[in-house]
Amino acid sequence: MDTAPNGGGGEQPRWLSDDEQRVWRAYRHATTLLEDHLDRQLQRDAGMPHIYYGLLVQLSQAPRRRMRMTELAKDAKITRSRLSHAVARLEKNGWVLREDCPSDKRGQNAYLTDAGYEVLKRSAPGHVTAVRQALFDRLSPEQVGQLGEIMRVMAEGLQPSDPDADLPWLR
Amino acid sequence: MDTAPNGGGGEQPRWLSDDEQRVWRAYRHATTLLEDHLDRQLQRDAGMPHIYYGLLVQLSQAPRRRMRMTELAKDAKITRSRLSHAVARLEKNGWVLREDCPSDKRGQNAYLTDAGYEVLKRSAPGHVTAVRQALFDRLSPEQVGQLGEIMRVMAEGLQPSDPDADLPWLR
DNA sequence: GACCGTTTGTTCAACTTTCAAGAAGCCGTA
DNA sequence: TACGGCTTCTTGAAAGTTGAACAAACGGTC
Repeated sequence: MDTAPNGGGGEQPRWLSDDEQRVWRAYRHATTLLEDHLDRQLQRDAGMPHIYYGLLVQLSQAPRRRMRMTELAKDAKITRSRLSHAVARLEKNGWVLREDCPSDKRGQNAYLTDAGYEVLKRSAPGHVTAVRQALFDRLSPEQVGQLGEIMRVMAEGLQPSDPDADLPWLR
Repeated sequence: MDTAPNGGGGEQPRWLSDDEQRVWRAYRHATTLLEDHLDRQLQRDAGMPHIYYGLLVQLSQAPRRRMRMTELAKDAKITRSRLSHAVARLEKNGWVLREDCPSDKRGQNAYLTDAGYEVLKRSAPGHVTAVRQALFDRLSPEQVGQLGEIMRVMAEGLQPSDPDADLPWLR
Protein backbone atom coordinates (compact mmCIF):
# COMPACT_ATOMS: atom_id res chain seq x y z
CA MET A 1 0.00 0.00 0.00
CA ASP A 2 1.38 3.38 -0.91
CA THR A 3 -1.16 5.36 1.08
CA ALA A 4 -2.22 4.75 4.65
CA PRO A 5 -4.88 2.06 4.91
CA ASN A 6 -8.36 3.41 5.34
CA GLY A 7 -9.40 1.14 8.12
CA GLY A 8 -11.33 3.09 10.68
CA GLY A 9 -11.90 6.38 8.95
CA GLY A 10 -9.65 9.35 8.51
CA GLU A 11 -9.19 10.93 5.11
CA GLN A 12 -12.02 11.06 2.61
CA PRO A 13 -12.41 8.03 0.37
CA ARG A 14 -13.53 8.19 -3.20
CA TRP A 15 -17.27 7.79 -2.85
CA LEU A 16 -19.22 5.68 -5.27
CA SER A 17 -20.59 7.38 -8.36
CA ASP A 18 -24.32 7.26 -8.95
CA ASP A 19 -23.84 4.43 -11.42
CA GLU A 20 -21.69 2.51 -9.00
CA GLN A 21 -24.20 2.98 -6.24
CA ARG A 22 -26.93 1.64 -8.46
CA VAL A 23 -24.84 -1.40 -9.34
CA TRP A 24 -23.94 -1.97 -5.73
CA ARG A 25 -27.56 -1.83 -4.67
CA ALA A 26 -28.54 -4.17 -7.49
CA TYR A 27 -25.81 -6.56 -6.44
CA ARG A 28 -26.90 -6.59 -2.80
CA HIS A 29 -30.51 -6.94 -3.77
CA ALA A 30 -30.07 -9.78 -6.25
CA THR A 31 -27.58 -11.81 -4.24
CA THR A 32 -29.63 -11.71 -1.06
CA LEU A 33 -32.81 -12.57 -2.92
CA LEU A 34 -31.15 -15.54 -4.54
CA GLU A 35 -29.58 -16.78 -1.35
CA ASP A 36 -32.85 -16.50 0.53
CA HIS A 37 -34.65 -18.24 -2.28
CA LEU A 38 -32.27 -21.20 -2.40
CA ASP A 39 -32.08 -21.44 1.36
CA ARG A 40 -35.81 -21.76 1.55
CA GLN A 41 -35.99 -24.14 -1.37
CA LEU A 42 -33.51 -26.49 0.28
CA GLN A 43 -34.92 -26.15 3.75
CA ARG A 44 -38.26 -27.16 2.33
CA ASP A 45 -37.16 -29.93 -0.03
CA ALA A 46 -34.08 -31.30 1.70
CA GLY A 47 -34.50 -30.25 5.30
CA MET A 48 -31.29 -28.28 5.58
CA PRO A 49 -29.82 -24.88 4.76
CA HIS A 50 -27.91 -24.24 1.58
CA ILE A 51 -24.50 -24.43 3.20
CA TYR A 52 -25.19 -27.86 4.71
CA TYR A 53 -26.35 -29.08 1.36
CA GLY A 54 -23.08 -27.84 -0.07
CA LEU A 55 -21.18 -29.92 2.45
CA LEU A 56 -22.99 -33.06 1.38
CA VAL A 57 -22.24 -32.27 -2.25
CA GLN A 58 -18.55 -31.82 -1.51
CA LEU A 59 -18.41 -35.11 0.34
CA SER A 60 -20.26 -36.91 -2.42
CA GLN A 61 -17.58 -35.85 -4.88
CA ALA A 62 -14.62 -36.77 -2.71
CA PRO A 63 -12.83 -40.10 -3.08
CA ARG A 64 -14.57 -42.69 -0.92
CA ARG A 65 -17.04 -39.94 -0.01
CA ARG A 66 -14.85 -38.73 2.82
CA MET A 67 -12.73 -35.74 3.67
CA ARG A 68 -10.65 -34.33 6.46
CA MET A 69 -12.55 -31.72 8.43
CA THR A 70 -10.07 -28.94 7.76
CA GLU A 71 -10.03 -29.63 4.06
CA LEU A 72 -13.81 -29.65 3.92
CA ALA A 73 -13.97 -26.40 5.83
CA LYS A 74 -11.47 -24.83 3.48
CA ASP A 75 -13.35 -25.92 0.37
CA ALA A 76 -16.65 -24.72 1.78
CA LYS A 77 -15.09 -21.45 2.96
CA ILE A 78 -16.29 -21.76 6.52
CA THR A 79 -14.46 -21.91 9.82
CA ARG A 80 -13.58 -25.21 11.42
CA SER A 81 -15.78 -24.27 14.33
CA ARG A 82 -18.77 -23.78 12.14
CA LEU A 83 -18.07 -27.03 10.40
CA SER A 84 -17.92 -28.90 13.70
CA HIS A 85 -21.37 -27.70 14.60
CA ALA A 86 -22.71 -28.39 11.13
CA VAL A 87 -21.36 -31.92 11.00
CA ALA A 88 -22.75 -32.58 14.46
CA ARG A 89 -26.15 -31.62 13.16
CA LEU A 90 -25.82 -33.69 9.98
CA GLU A 91 -24.64 -36.60 12.09
CA LYS A 92 -27.87 -36.41 14.08
CA ASN A 93 -29.73 -36.72 10.81
CA GLY A 94 -27.65 -39.78 9.96
CA TRP A 95 -26.42 -38.18 6.74
CA VAL A 96 -22.79 -37.87 7.73
CA LEU A 97 -20.55 -39.73 10.16
CA ARG A 98 -17.14 -39.07 11.62
CA GLU A 99 -14.21 -41.43 11.88
CA ASP A 100 -10.71 -41.03 13.20
CA CYS A 101 -8.12 -40.21 10.60
CA PRO A 102 -5.72 -43.15 10.39
CA SER A 103 -2.64 -41.11 9.58
CA ASP A 104 -3.07 -38.23 12.03
CA LYS A 105 -4.51 -38.84 15.44
CA ARG A 106 -5.70 -35.26 15.71
CA GLY A 107 -7.72 -35.61 12.57
CA GLN A 108 -11.26 -36.58 11.76
CA ASN A 109 -12.75 -37.69 8.50
CA ALA A 110 -16.33 -36.85 7.75
CA TYR A 111 -18.03 -39.21 5.34
CA LEU A 112 -21.34 -39.28 3.59
CA THR A 113 -23.59 -42.17 4.58
CA ASP A 114 -25.89 -43.98 2.18
CA ALA A 115 -28.79 -42.14 3.77
CA GLY A 116 -27.00 -38.86 3.09
CA TYR A 117 -26.39 -39.86 -0.48
CA GLU A 118 -30.06 -40.66 -0.91
CA VAL A 119 -31.12 -37.27 0.40
CA LEU A 120 -28.78 -35.69 -2.08
CA LYS A 121 -30.01 -37.77 -4.96
CA ARG A 122 -33.58 -36.94 -4.10
CA SER A 123 -33.11 -33.20 -3.71
CA ALA A 124 -30.52 -32.45 -6.37
CA PRO A 125 -32.97 -32.20 -9.29
CA GLY A 126 -35.13 -29.65 -7.53
CA HIS A 127 -32.12 -27.65 -6.55
CA VAL A 128 -30.61 -27.57 -10.02
CA THR A 129 -33.94 -26.54 -11.38
CA ALA A 130 -34.14 -23.70 -8.88
CA VAL A 131 -30.67 -22.48 -9.80
CA ARG A 132 -31.51 -22.71 -13.48
CA GLN A 133 -34.76 -20.85 -13.19
CA ALA A 134 -33.23 -18.12 -11.10
CA LEU A 135 -30.01 -17.68 -12.99
CA PHE A 136 -28.98 -19.57 -16.10
CA ASP A 137 -32.30 -19.58 -17.87
CA ARG A 138 -32.53 -15.81 -17.51
CA LEU A 139 -29.08 -14.86 -18.74
CA SER A 140 -27.76 -14.93 -22.27
CA PRO A 141 -24.69 -17.12 -22.90
CA GLU A 142 -22.63 -13.93 -23.12
CA GLN A 143 -23.88 -12.81 -19.75
CA VAL A 144 -23.05 -16.16 -18.20
CA GLY A 145 -19.51 -15.75 -19.48
CA GLN A 146 -19.31 -12.20 -18.19
CA LEU A 147 -20.62 -13.25 -14.81
CA GLY A 148 -18.03 -15.98 -14.54
CA GLU A 149 -15.20 -13.63 -15.37
CA ILE A 150 -16.42 -10.94 -12.98
CA MET A 151 -16.74 -13.42 -10.14
CA ARG A 152 -13.29 -14.75 -10.88
CA VAL A 153 -11.82 -11.27 -10.59
CA MET A 154 -13.69 -10.58 -7.38
CA ALA A 155 -12.56 -13.78 -5.74
CA GLU A 156 -9.00 -13.09 -6.76
CA GLY A 157 -8.95 -9.93 -4.71
CA LEU A 158 -10.53 -11.51 -1.67
CA GLN A 159 -8.70 -14.78 -1.53
CA PRO A 160 -7.44 -15.31 2.01
CA SER A 161 -4.07 -15.98 0.50
CA ASP A 162 -0.68 -16.18 2.15
CA PRO A 163 -1.01 -14.14 5.34
CA ASP A 164 2.44 -12.66 4.71
CA ALA A 165 1.46 -11.49 1.25
CA ASP A 166 1.14 -7.96 2.57
CA LEU A 167 4.54 -8.12 4.19
CA PRO A 168 7.06 -8.52 1.39
CA TRP A 169 9.87 -7.34 3.67
CA LEU A 170 9.50 -10.55 5.65
CA ARG A 171 10.07 -12.86 2.74
CA MET B 1 -45.87 -23.48 -16.12
CA ASP B 2 -46.25 -25.85 -19.01
CA THR B 3 -44.40 -28.73 -17.37
CA ALA B 4 -44.99 -30.00 -13.87
CA PRO B 5 -43.06 -27.97 -11.32
CA ASN B 6 -39.88 -29.65 -10.24
CA GLY B 7 -40.24 -29.07 -6.56
CA GLY B 8 -39.26 -32.14 -4.67
CA GLY B 9 -37.77 -34.33 -7.34
CA GLY B 10 -39.34 -36.47 -9.97
CA GLU B 11 -38.33 -36.19 -13.59
CA GLN B 12 -34.76 -35.42 -14.58
CA PRO B 13 -33.89 -31.74 -14.76
CA ARG B 14 -31.47 -30.27 -17.21
CA TRP B 15 -28.20 -30.45 -15.31
CA LEU B 16 -25.70 -27.66 -15.47
CA SER B 17 -23.10 -27.82 -18.20
CA ASP B 18 -19.45 -27.82 -17.18
CA ASP B 19 -19.23 -24.14 -17.99
CA GLU B 20 -22.32 -23.37 -15.99
CA GLN B 21 -21.02 -25.35 -13.05
CA ARG B 22 -17.80 -23.40 -13.15
CA VAL B 23 -19.69 -20.12 -13.20
CA TRP B 24 -21.97 -21.23 -10.40
CA ARG B 25 -19.04 -22.23 -8.23
CA ALA B 26 -17.29 -18.96 -8.98
CA TYR B 27 -20.44 -17.08 -8.06
CA ARG B 28 -20.86 -18.88 -4.77
CA HIS B 29 -17.20 -18.49 -3.98
CA ALA B 30 -16.94 -14.79 -4.76
CA THR B 31 -20.19 -13.72 -3.15
CA THR B 32 -19.52 -15.52 0.11
CA LEU B 33 -15.98 -14.22 0.27
CA LEU B 34 -17.19 -10.68 -0.25
CA GLU B 35 -19.99 -10.96 2.26
CA ASP B 36 -17.66 -12.42 4.87
CA HIS B 37 -15.13 -9.74 4.16
CA LEU B 38 -17.56 -6.86 4.55
CA ASP B 39 -19.20 -8.40 7.58
CA ARG B 40 -15.88 -8.58 9.32
CA GLN B 41 -14.85 -5.13 8.18
CA LEU B 42 -17.99 -3.61 9.65
CA GLN B 43 -17.99 -5.70 12.78
CA ARG B 44 -14.48 -4.47 13.42
CA ASP B 45 -14.87 -0.82 12.43
CA ALA B 46 -18.50 -0.13 13.27
CA GLY B 47 -19.39 -2.79 15.80
CA MET B 48 -22.25 -4.33 13.87
CA PRO B 49 -22.94 -6.77 11.04
CA HIS B 50 -23.39 -5.63 7.49
CA ILE B 51 -27.16 -5.89 7.54
CA TYR B 52 -27.47 -3.69 10.62
CA TYR B 53 -25.25 -1.13 8.99
CA GLY B 54 -27.57 -1.21 6.02
CA LEU B 55 -30.49 -0.39 8.27
CA LEU B 56 -28.75 2.69 9.60
CA VAL B 57 -27.96 3.77 6.06
CA GLN B 58 -31.59 3.42 5.05
CA LEU B 59 -32.76 5.41 8.02
CA SER B 60 -30.19 8.11 7.40
CA GLN B 61 -31.60 8.62 3.92
CA ALA B 62 -35.24 8.68 4.93
CA PRO B 63 -37.10 11.93 5.55
CA ARG B 64 -36.60 13.00 9.16
CA ARG B 65 -34.39 9.91 9.51
CA ARG B 66 -37.34 7.73 10.35
CA MET B 67 -39.31 4.92 8.80
CA ARG B 68 -42.13 2.58 9.54
CA MET B 69 -40.87 -0.84 10.58
CA THR B 70 -42.58 -2.69 7.77
CA GLU B 71 -41.28 -0.32 5.16
CA LEU B 72 -37.77 -0.61 6.50
CA ALA B 73 -38.00 -4.38 6.52
CA LYS B 74 -39.23 -4.37 2.95
CA ASP B 75 -36.45 -2.11 1.73
CA ALA B 76 -33.82 -4.16 3.53
CA LYS B 77 -35.36 -7.42 2.30
CA ILE B 78 -35.64 -8.95 5.73
CA THR B 79 -38.60 -10.24 7.69
CA ARG B 80 -40.38 -8.08 10.22
CA SER B 81 -39.31 -10.54 12.87
CA ARG B 82 -35.67 -10.14 12.05
CA LEU B 83 -36.05 -6.41 11.97
CA SER B 84 -37.64 -6.39 15.42
CA HIS B 85 -34.62 -8.16 16.85
CA ALA B 86 -32.20 -5.98 14.94
CA VAL B 87 -33.81 -2.73 16.06
CA ALA B 88 -33.89 -3.97 19.64
CA ARG B 89 -30.16 -4.48 19.44
CA LEU B 90 -29.49 -1.13 17.78
CA GLU B 91 -31.68 0.49 20.41
CA LYS B 92 -29.46 -0.93 23.12
CA ASN B 93 -26.52 0.72 21.38
CA GLY B 94 -28.41 3.99 21.38
CA TRP B 95 -28.17 4.26 17.60
CA VAL B 96 -31.84 3.87 16.84
CA LEU B 97 -35.01 4.55 18.80
CA ARG B 98 -38.63 3.60 18.35
CA GLU B 99 -41.66 5.83 18.58
CA ASP B 100 -45.34 5.22 18.10
CA CYS B 101 -46.61 6.01 14.66
CA PRO B 102 -49.02 8.95 14.96
CA SER B 103 -51.31 7.89 12.14
CA ASP B 104 -51.59 4.16 12.87
CA LYS B 105 -51.71 2.92 16.39
CA ARG B 106 -50.33 -0.47 15.39
CA GLY B 107 -47.28 1.09 13.87
CA GLN B 108 -43.83 1.96 15.05
CA ASN B 109 -41.33 4.31 13.55
CA ALA B 110 -37.66 3.59 13.92
CA TYR B 111 -35.45 6.63 13.80
CA LEU B 112 -31.74 7.20 13.70
CA THR B 113 -30.35 9.04 16.70
CA ASP B 114 -27.51 11.53 16.55
CA ALA B 115 -25.27 8.88 18.03
CA GLY B 116 -26.30 6.51 15.26
CA TYR B 117 -25.61 9.15 12.67
CA GLU B 118 -22.15 9.69 14.11
CA VAL B 119 -21.32 6.00 13.95
CA LEU B 120 -22.37 6.02 10.33
CA LYS B 121 -20.35 9.10 9.52
CA ARG B 122 -17.32 7.59 11.18
CA SER B 123 -17.50 4.19 9.54
CA ALA B 124 -18.79 5.06 6.07
CA PRO B 125 -15.41 5.97 4.58
CA GLY B 126 -13.82 2.70 5.60
CA HIS B 127 -16.78 0.78 4.26
CA VAL B 128 -16.82 2.51 0.90
CA THR B 129 -13.13 1.91 0.61
CA ALA B 130 -13.61 -1.76 1.33
CA VAL B 131 -16.32 -2.05 -1.32
CA ARG B 132 -14.17 -0.19 -3.78
CA GLN B 133 -11.10 -2.29 -3.21
CA ALA B 134 -13.02 -5.51 -3.43
CA LEU B 135 -15.20 -4.68 -6.38
CA PHE B 136 -15.15 -1.46 -8.33
CA ASP B 137 -11.42 -0.93 -8.46
CA ARG B 138 -10.97 -4.42 -9.86
CA LEU B 139 -13.55 -4.32 -12.62
CA SER B 140 -13.42 -2.44 -15.89
CA PRO B 141 -16.20 0.07 -16.53
CA GLU B 142 -17.69 -2.40 -19.00
CA GLN B 143 -17.72 -5.10 -16.39
CA VAL B 144 -19.42 -2.82 -13.90
CA GLY B 145 -22.13 -2.22 -16.46
CA GLN B 146 -22.46 -5.92 -17.20
CA LEU B 147 -22.66 -6.74 -13.53
CA GLY B 148 -25.41 -4.22 -13.02
CA GLU B 149 -27.46 -5.59 -15.86
CA ILE B 150 -26.98 -9.19 -14.78
CA MET B 151 -28.03 -8.40 -11.23
CA ARG B 152 -31.05 -6.53 -12.51
CA VAL B 153 -32.16 -9.57 -14.50
CA MET B 154 -31.60 -11.89 -11.57
CA ALA B 155 -33.60 -9.76 -9.18
CA GLU B 156 -36.41 -9.51 -11.69
CA GLY B 157 -36.91 -13.24 -11.57
CA LEU B 158 -36.80 -13.45 -7.81
CA GLN B 159 -38.85 -10.45 -6.85
CA PRO B 160 -41.45 -11.51 -4.31
CA SER B 161 -43.96 -9.73 -6.45
CA ASP B 162 -47.71 -9.96 -6.42
CA PRO B 163 -48.48 -13.29 -4.76
CA ASP B 164 -51.22 -13.90 -7.32
CA ALA B 165 -48.85 -13.38 -10.21
CA ASP B 166 -48.70 -17.13 -10.69
CA LEU B 167 -52.47 -17.40 -10.71
CA PRO B 168 -53.67 -15.46 -13.72
CA TRP B 169 -56.96 -17.35 -13.65
CA LEU B 170 -57.81 -15.58 -10.42
CA ARG B 171 -57.46 -12.11 -11.82
C1' DG C 1 -72.09 -0.39 16.08
C1' DA C 2 -70.57 -5.41 15.30
C1' DC C 3 -68.24 -8.37 12.46
C1' DC C 4 -64.44 -10.36 9.77
C1' DG C 5 -60.49 -10.72 7.23
C1' DT C 6 -56.06 -8.28 6.98
C1' DT C 7 -51.99 -5.77 8.53
C1' DT C 8 -48.58 -4.56 12.11
C1' DG C 9 -45.15 -5.49 15.18
C1' DT C 10 -43.54 -8.53 18.89
C1' DT C 11 -42.42 -12.80 21.18
C1' DC C 12 -40.95 -17.52 21.85
C1' DA C 13 -38.41 -21.67 20.91
C1' DA C 14 -35.48 -23.97 17.89
C1' DC C 15 -31.66 -23.50 15.17
C1' DT C 16 -27.29 -21.51 13.26
C1' DT C 17 -23.14 -18.68 13.49
C1' DT C 18 -19.33 -16.46 15.81
C1' DC C 19 -15.55 -15.93 18.81
C1' DA C 20 -12.49 -17.20 22.34
C1' DA C 21 -10.65 -20.84 24.79
C1' DG C 22 -8.84 -25.36 25.34
C1' DA C 23 -7.33 -30.42 24.90
C1' DA C 24 -4.65 -33.30 22.08
C1' DG C 25 -1.32 -34.57 18.69
C1' DC C 26 2.38 -33.25 15.36
C1' DC C 27 7.09 -31.83 14.25
C1' DG C 28 11.63 -29.82 14.43
C1' DT C 29 15.43 -28.93 17.46
C1' DA C 30 18.56 -29.53 21.04
C1' DT D 1 13.86 -37.53 25.44
C1' DA D 2 12.05 -33.00 26.35
C1' DC D 3 10.69 -28.77 24.83
C1' DG D 4 8.09 -25.15 22.26
C1' DG D 5 5.52 -23.71 18.56
C1' DC D 6 2.10 -25.07 15.46
C1' DT D 7 -2.12 -27.54 13.64
C1' DT D 8 -6.48 -30.01 14.37
C1' DC D 9 -10.87 -30.24 16.08
C1' DT D 10 -14.20 -29.39 19.72
C1' DT D 11 -16.70 -26.79 23.13
C1' DG D 12 -19.58 -23.24 25.41
C1' DA D 13 -21.58 -18.87 25.60
C1' DA D 14 -23.25 -14.97 23.25
C1' DA D 15 -25.27 -13.20 19.21
C1' DG D 16 -28.19 -13.54 15.29
C1' DT D 17 -31.93 -15.82 12.41
C1' DT D 18 -36.14 -18.36 11.45
C1' DG D 19 -40.99 -19.54 11.45
C1' DA D 20 -45.08 -19.91 13.91
C1' DA D 21 -48.19 -17.90 17.03
C1' DC D 22 -50.19 -13.86 19.09
C1' DA D 23 -52.42 -9.35 20.58
C1' DA D 24 -53.76 -5.09 18.84
C1' DA D 25 -55.48 -2.08 15.44
C1' DC D 26 -57.28 -1.19 10.82
C1' DG D 27 -60.93 -0.94 7.33
C1' DG D 28 -64.65 -2.31 4.68
C1' DT D 29 -69.40 -4.28 5.01
C1' DC D 30 -73.62 -5.35 6.90
